[in-house]
Amino acid sequence: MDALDRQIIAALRENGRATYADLGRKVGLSASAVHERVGKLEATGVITGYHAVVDPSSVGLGVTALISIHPTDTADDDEVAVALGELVEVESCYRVAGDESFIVKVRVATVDELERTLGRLRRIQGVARTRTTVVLSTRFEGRPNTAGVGPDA
Amino acid sequence: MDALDRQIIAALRENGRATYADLGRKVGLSASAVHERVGKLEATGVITGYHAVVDPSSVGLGVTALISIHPTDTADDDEVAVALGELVEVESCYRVAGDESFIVKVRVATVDELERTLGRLRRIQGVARTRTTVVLSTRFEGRPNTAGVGPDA
DNA sequence: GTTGAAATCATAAAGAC
DNA sequence: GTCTTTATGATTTCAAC
Repeated sequence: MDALDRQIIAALRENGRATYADLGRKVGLSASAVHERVGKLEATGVITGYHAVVDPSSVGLGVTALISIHPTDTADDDEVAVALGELVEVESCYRVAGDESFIVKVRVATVDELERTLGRLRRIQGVARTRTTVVLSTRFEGRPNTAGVGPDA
Repeated sequence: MDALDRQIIAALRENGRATYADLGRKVGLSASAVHERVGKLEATGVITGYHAVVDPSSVGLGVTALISIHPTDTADDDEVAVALGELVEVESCYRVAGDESFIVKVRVATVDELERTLGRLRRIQGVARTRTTVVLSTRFEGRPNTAGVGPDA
């Protein structure tokens, strides 16, 4: 992982569909060289995937909420995590330090559906209590943090 | 936006580097047709971008935290949001309902840097108090929610 | 929507630094 | 080892239909 790799990574975080030729022009390498570098970054798990980002409301998911999940005394965190993973509306799942055991981000169509999702969450074995914070607006999300991937890092 | 568009969107959320030819084979259209559809989805703001997902630790960002930001009585939320956006370590920023005004996700290299980030956050005009929850592990993150984009939606 | 054609790109093999 | 060049097939992209 050298400065060139970091430049390539930064470019692919900006535009995940950039062609190898594009990337090569940007960093001053041939497309082949970039291709090989990206392949290695993928193989070593540095780049884990490429995803299109979709406007949630456009696909009928206008309600976002952040939910703290408090465990029961006897909760098995791994089991809870698996159960959380089975709910498609749970988009992200973080195991955290503190009172709660997990914080999850859910996206649903309506507050009605949010209510149903909360019901499903509470029915999971090991979940004692949830605390829901409704997102009013997303200022930005998943923004590339260039602190670690800049060309001069 | 028809079922074909939704299938294409779902496929691009799975693999943002899928070729138009691939997508065409998957949904039963020519590459040209897919190309045109995707162009329209981009132009209308349904698809907002494509991003490589990078393993945070691999780029020296091993510490993730979720931070609640409590406003002062006279806080201007828009100004606070702008100030939050200026910190590169703030990866996501949600305006929320409830006691706090924002919840942000930050990624930094070390807990030392987290401490410095908290200092920067507290120094923002309009920020009264922060509450930090450290992420121990990310079970999954930004997972495609197929509820709204499935072929049979 | 499709097909067809030209430009561009991906990809692997070859050899040069 | 990494890069460039080279070469071929696939893909993109824009016509015209």
